[in-house]
Amino acid sequence: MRTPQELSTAFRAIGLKVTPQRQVLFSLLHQNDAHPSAEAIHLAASAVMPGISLRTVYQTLNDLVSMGELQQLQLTPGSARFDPNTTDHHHLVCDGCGEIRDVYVSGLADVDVCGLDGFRVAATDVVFRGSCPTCSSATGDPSAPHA
Amino acid sequence: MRTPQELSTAFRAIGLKVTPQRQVLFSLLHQNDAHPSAEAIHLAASAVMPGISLRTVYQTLNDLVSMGELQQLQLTPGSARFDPNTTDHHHLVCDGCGEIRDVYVSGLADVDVCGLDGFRVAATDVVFRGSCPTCSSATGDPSAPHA
DNA sequence: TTGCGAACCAACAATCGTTGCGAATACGGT
DNA sequence: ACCGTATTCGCAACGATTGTTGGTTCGCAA
Ligand SMILES: [Mn+2]
Ligand SMILES: [Mn+2]
Ligand SMILES: [Zn+2]
Ligand SMILES: [Zn+2]
Repeated sequence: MRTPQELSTAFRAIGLKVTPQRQVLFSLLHQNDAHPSAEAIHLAASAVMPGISLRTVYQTLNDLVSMGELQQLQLTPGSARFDPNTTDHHHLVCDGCGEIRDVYVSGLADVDVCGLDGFRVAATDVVFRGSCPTCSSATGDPSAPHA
Repeated sequence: MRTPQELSTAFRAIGLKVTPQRQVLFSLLHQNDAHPSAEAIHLAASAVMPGISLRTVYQTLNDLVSMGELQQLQLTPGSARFDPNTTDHHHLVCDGCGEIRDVYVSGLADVDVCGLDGFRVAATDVVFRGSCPTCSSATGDPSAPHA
C-alpha cells in the first residue's frame, strides 16, 4: 500500500474524496503488518476518531482492495484479514492465537506441479500453519526446559 | 477418508451411532473430489433421503473433520469446502466459477523460507488461483480461436 | 466563497454460513 | 424387548458483511 499522501492523490484521481475518516484509515493501515480484521481496524480507528462507523471502515477497505492497494485474506473461517503488504510474500498462521505473520519464500518456481491440465495460474499463495513461539511454549513443547 | 464400512466401524468404536443419515453422507463423500460445501452435500443427500436436515449434515461433517477423515478448506470467503482426500495434496481455485481441483506438488521441501523465527510449522497449504479451462476460454483468452 | 455532489452517520433490516438449544426419536448393547 | 444415551430436526440465534434511507456534513472544483 502506498503512503497516506499518495493514497489521497490516488483517491482524488478517481473521483473519491479524501475525508478525515479515510485519512485515519490510511494511516492506520500504512505499513501495518498485523493483518487486522475490519473489526480490529474499526477499534483502532475509534480510538483516534470516536464515532467512526464500522460501515465506513468496510466501505473504505473495499475501495482500497479494488484499487489493489490492499490484499484481502481469508486464511481461516471467520472474519477476513487485510494486508497492505503488496510485495510478493506468503503467510504463517498460528492455530493457537490466530496471529498471521509475513514470510518470504524463494524457489517456488522450481517446484513440480502435477495436475493443472489447462488451468491458468494467476497467483500462488502459500500458507504455513502451526504455532507461533508464544503458543508453542505454552503447550506441548518437547524442547521445553525440563519438567 | 475411509470407506463407508470402515467409517461405520470407526464411529461405533468411539461411541457414535451409525444412522441412516450418516450412512448416506458417508457414501456421498467417499471419493468425492468436488470439494463440496455443506449446502451442496445437503442438496445431494436430500435427493437420496428427502427431509434430511442441514443441521445433521453440519453435525456429521464436523464429526468427520475432528476424526481426521475429512479436511475442511477455507480458500475463499463464503462457505467452507470439505475434502475427503487426506493424501498430501494442494489446490487450484478458479476465480471465475469457484471450482476447486486437486493438484500434486513435489519439491516443496526445497523452497527457501525466510521469516519463520521460532514459528513451528505443522502444515503447508499451497493454493493456486486463476482460471479453469472453461472460464479461460469464456473471457480474455489471448489464445482463443480468432475473433 | 459558494454550490454540487459525495461521503458520513444512525438506525435499521437483510443476507449468508454456521452453531446453540430443546423436545422428540432411534440406535444398539444388554 | 428394554433402556440409556446419542442423534435428529426445526427454529432461534449468532457473527460477518452488505443494503437502505434520510438527514447532515464536508470536500473540492469553479
Ligand atoms: Mn502479509
Ligand atoms: Mn482436495
Ligand atoms: Zn500463537
Ligand atoms: Zn472456472
